[in-house]
Amino acid sequence: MNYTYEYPRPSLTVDCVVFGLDESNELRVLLIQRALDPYAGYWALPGGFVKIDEGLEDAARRELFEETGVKDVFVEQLFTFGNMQRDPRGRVVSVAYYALVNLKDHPVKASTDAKHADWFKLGEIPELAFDHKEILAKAIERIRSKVLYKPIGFELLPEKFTLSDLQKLYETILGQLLNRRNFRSKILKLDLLEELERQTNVSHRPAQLYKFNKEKYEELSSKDGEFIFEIRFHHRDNREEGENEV
Amino acid sequence: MNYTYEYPRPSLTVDCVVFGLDESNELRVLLIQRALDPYAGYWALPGGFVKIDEGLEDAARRELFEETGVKDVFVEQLFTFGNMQRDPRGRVVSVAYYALVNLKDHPVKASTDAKHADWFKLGEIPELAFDHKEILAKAIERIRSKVLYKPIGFELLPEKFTLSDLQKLYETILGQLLNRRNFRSKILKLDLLEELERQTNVSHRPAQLYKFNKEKYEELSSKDGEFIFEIRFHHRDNREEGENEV
DNA sequence: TCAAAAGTGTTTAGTTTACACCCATGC
DNA sequence: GCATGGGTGTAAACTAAACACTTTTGA
Repeated sequence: MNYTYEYPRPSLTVDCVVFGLDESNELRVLLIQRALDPYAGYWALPGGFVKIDEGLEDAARRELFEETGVKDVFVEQLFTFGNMQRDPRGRVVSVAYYALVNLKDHPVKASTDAKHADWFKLGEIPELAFDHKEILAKAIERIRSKVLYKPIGFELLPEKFTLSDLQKLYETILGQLLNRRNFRSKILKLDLLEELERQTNVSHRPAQLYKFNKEKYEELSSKDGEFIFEIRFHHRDNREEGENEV
Repeated sequence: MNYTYEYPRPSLTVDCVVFGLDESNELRVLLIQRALDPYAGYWALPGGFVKIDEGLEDAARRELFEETGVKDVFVEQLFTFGNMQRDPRGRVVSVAYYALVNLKDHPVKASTDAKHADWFKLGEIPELAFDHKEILAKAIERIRSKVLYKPIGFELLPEKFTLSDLQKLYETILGQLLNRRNFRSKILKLDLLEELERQTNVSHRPAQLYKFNKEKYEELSSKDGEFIFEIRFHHRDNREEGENEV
């Protein structure tokens, strides 16, 4: 069946930039290898055409699930890309989303029109299809700035985490080392972490496990317009401690 | 001429939320009164269909100019709205932009398919067509948060302005009164304002006029990744001064 | 000389930074 | 008993907040 319109219309797609944290606390992006032309064989962001009767975010979630098996994750709209030359098939406008997931909970399984799906370290991104490099760059920029004033980082961690996990996450996203004591006091002062049990079976002093109290955060930020989740570190402190003790 | 596609495609539009400052330093939004159905007679954000061979921001600027005569202004993408029911004509996805202008430089003149165009105070917005109320709300939220860490406020002022103008602008956008002395020192400490001449022909002590040094800001923020334009006021100070002496 | 807005400096409170050593566990 | 990462307190430096009176001009 065909569809006819009086004026030409661009195609509308969605693309997802999915970030995950790997075992060694490095940030990775979920890419799929395209099976079909254009750019067959190239790696690309998961995404695809928006159906006429589905919402934009719904389309992003659907494509993400179909192509990578990832579902039920934090997703937010990033930006809409509409350069004339971004797709060789013609005028294609793409609404990009970014997602944050705990990588361990989302083993990838490719399906549908994606040949493979895999998690890539940020430093090892292959050449990407379309303008996906640009979309990825925008997504990185976005999470870098957003993590400073919204508690989105917790989406990348498992439910239970240690303060060291959290600190490493911030160090990864911000690309700078942070002072441990100051990080801990800053985070704990927000009073948004719930203390759980301690770690077990680690060959060092077991760390306290915490859980982010999302309900409390939402209550505070909606009720009290003043409340700001602000994690900002003005001066960095690279050299770790334990140095010259005379 | 007709255009036929294998799959149905949504229409793609752009909408612009244009903010301006009026003589009494109140924030206003530029609306047009629709001449055509749907929502004929209703007030709406300026906007319209994206042409197949024009960029999204280009489309936003074109529609803005055609419908209101406003051009050459600061424009940034806001969000893309794609609810299924947002337009009675069918599936219409709209990429929204917001613009900041100095109202005095942009006397409105309606044309094309807009019956009228006018500047409305934020407190006196009429019922709007489509989901434009939602778009407007998102734009207000965006400028409120963005003004705290990007120097977008200057886009609303004339080239030359006084510190009082700037303070009133911040008070308007943030919806809170600020302490004059603290505001002045905070702003001047950034060292991004150029001192010009003084006011003339005012019936009080003439104020110093300033100009925002955009080049310097851009140089600092690109070269020195650390530099942050941050204007944040933690406690407000409502009662103005000059009170009980003795 | 009055009204109206501009301009200015200092003290206090709060926040952020910098910094070094002991603790608990598994192997 | 040693290697590994976890955990802690305080003083100094800085930044933000609070606050009242004098200045300049036109009318």
